[in-house]
Amino acid sequence: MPRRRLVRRQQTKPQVQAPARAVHRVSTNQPEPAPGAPSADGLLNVSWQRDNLVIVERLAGQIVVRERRAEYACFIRSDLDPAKKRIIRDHPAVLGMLEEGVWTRVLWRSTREREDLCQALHRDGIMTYEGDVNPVRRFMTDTSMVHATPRLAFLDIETDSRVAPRLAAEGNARILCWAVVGADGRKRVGVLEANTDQAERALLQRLFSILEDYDQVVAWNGDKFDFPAIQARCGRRGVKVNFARWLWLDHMDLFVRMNTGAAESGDEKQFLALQAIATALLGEGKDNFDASQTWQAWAAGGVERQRLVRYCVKDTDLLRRLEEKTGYVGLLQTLAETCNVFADSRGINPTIQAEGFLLKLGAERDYRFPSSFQRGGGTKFKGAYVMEPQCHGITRNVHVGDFASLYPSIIVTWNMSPETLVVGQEHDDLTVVHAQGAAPLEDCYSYSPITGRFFRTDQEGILPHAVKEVLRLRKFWNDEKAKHPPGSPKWVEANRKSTAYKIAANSFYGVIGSPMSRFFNREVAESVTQCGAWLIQETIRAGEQRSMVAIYGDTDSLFIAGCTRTQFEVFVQWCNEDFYPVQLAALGCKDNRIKLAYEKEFERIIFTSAKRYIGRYVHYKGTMADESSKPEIKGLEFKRGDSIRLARQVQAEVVDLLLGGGVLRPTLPASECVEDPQVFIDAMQRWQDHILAGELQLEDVVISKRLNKKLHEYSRKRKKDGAWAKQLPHIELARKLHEAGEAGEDMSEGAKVSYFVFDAGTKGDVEYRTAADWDGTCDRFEVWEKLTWPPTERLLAAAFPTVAWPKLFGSVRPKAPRRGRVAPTPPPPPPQAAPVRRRRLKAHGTQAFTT
DNA sequence: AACTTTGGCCTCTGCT
DNA sequence: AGCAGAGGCCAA
Repeated sequence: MPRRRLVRRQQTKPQVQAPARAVHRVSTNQPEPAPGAPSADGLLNVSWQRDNLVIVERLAGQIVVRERRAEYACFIRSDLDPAKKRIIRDHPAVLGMLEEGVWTRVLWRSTREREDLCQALHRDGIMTYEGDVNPVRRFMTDTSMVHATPRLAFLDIETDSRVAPRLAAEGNARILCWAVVGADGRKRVGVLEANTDQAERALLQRLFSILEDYDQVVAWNGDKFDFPAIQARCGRRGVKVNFARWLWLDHMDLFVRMNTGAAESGDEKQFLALQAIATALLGEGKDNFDASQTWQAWAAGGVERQRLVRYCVKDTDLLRRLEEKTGYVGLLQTLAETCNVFADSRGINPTIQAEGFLLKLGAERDYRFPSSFQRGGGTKFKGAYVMEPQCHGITRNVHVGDFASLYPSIIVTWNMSPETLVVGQEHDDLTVVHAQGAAPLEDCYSYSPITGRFFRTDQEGILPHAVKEVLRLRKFWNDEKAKHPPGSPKWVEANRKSTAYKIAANSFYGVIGSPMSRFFNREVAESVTQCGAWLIQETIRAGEQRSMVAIYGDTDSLFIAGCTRTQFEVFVQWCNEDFYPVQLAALGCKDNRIKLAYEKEFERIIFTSAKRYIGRYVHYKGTMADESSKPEIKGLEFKRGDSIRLARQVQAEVVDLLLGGGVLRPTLPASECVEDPQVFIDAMQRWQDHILAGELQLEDVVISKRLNKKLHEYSRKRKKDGAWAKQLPHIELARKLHEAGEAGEDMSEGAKVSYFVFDAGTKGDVEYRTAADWDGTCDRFEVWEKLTWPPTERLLAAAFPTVAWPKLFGSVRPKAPRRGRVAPTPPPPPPQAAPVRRRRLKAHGTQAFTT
């Protein structure tokens, strides 16, 4: 710890309270409290209110809230010209300066002055560091207090349904009841006794007296509804509550962030309503309570009111069960401790996490980051390499290699970091030297081939250091995990830590590439991605010299056909032991972490395009697939939340037939895979008949798309005739709904719009309707021709390229100009309709089913 | 109250 | 019919 000296400006400057600072050690193998044990003492939350920090701790089991002055600090180099230092010290906005070794901490009177004057100093050529850091972050970076494990509660409220949700979130609706469920399943409820302000006041007071037993409050969509509503009602009822006492966490945000990539099919992604998620993950049926009738239920009293409360409790308990199933809140807690942030909604954000982690690590190493005031607006940079699939039809025995943690490995291998990046004249000189022959570079520079950038290798960069630290911890917890029985509490905890560190490691590249982050550096980010592209391309080239055929690759993966399992194993080993070490050493890399792994083999694989394929495993990391193995499905409509359910179902059936089951039915032996197009033709005819004449539910045909912007931010063009051009259907519908008045649903940013195609009878004038306007009818021709058949056709065409699929099923709409909409009751089918309509494959298809 | 990245496929819309 | 732009969602 460097010695500090408080330099005060004459006698007039008040002495500055020096915050407790200590060297932080990233916790590794400290003994963990047994799961379920009482939470240890420590820090629970810190927030910034006016010029104070509100610090919430648990001490000897008691919650203690204290305040201290917020510190608006920046750093300058201690060896700065003393005259300039004196000018800073004497500035009226400066409260004091602290000498801390090579750095001098400057304490400003306000953030405003700190920002203005740091920028003024930059203009004068005096660099300042961390001058934009939020005082909470400053405190968290400088303190060594350990985090307490927050006691977790799930919360749900019901408000007066006569007020639109959007307005209720602003506090315009009375709260009728609340439910709090602890992580242990303990349930508590509060019900409004009478429709009076006094009763509501009592209801709120009781809520917060219950919440005293907890530190972290989790609610579904809490940030947009429950939390602001409660806060606003407390304000109106004069209930004084310090909200900074708790960590407020939006379960939905957390779920979306963590579950992306984990979802198996589009069913889990179509709606974010708790009921839909619970149905998909917990197999929970729909509650029959109508949430738009909360007021009526409450007002009716008696049994009806009890039903309302039961509904509220049940929803809240769903959150607890969701957490039991996913462990996402627990994972966030681990991640938060790792990154030195708090497990609230803000702490979900990777930028926040990376900032917490890197600032702390920097402080430990006596490294300070340059102040960064204006962010955003960075120019785009080149990303990953994606190969066009080089195969058609069904391809067999494809081996997949992938680079383990590619971007973190690159960062370490090349020692890539903003401060190791060579810039200016040195860069230009090195470029010239390199053009003449790279030998002199090997001593203290690494070279990034495609971007032509150099990185110093004589001192470890802060970014590689952070990555190494995280990967070391990940390995520690992976090893720890292996010591315990799978699924046991210790195994779960170790697994969670390992996952948290993996997430942290992968987020470093993201924050380097984000213009919104203080660590943004375009050249570094691009060098990371381009070294990845270089590695994969060099590997393909080397493989092809060994008679392997690269059929596909994306970012960090390589799909190889035309060789045996053993040949591929040998190739991977050669890459790791000979090829990469030699190549990377030639580029000046000192610490080679690049490793290709033989991940899996597909018994068969079918590509429809880049990023879209289905495959049946032979093995995964050496473990043979069995009847419980599901096929791999990437990118298809089956995986998308914005496809219609029918499209997902038809695709699922086709996948099952092609790959021998695994989606809708159990996996069968590979010999059960269907390779006769006629089977698919029959199946398609069945689906087509069903869609054109069978019974269709809203759930079969509804499309759900998110509004990613505020309604007025969507571009709206004029047609040549001056009239407004149509926007995309979901935007158009959302705007109409919004303009219709506040009775409508919430159409704010992030909302999902559910709609279906009602009538596409007249060309160019398709009528879409919102799900609420479903009357049992839709345009069945459109449902088949536009929404169901094309996704399936792409898959069939990929598997059987020689069959004329579009001709067989592409067009069903009658030529005559009539209304396309079909009545909900199907016309009686002609007797023996199926054989008559059955299509037969013509002779040209017979020899074409195999590749 | 704050924004991880790029690459890629696909749909809808209006225009030539 | 093909193009271009906006937009959404997914792969990595």
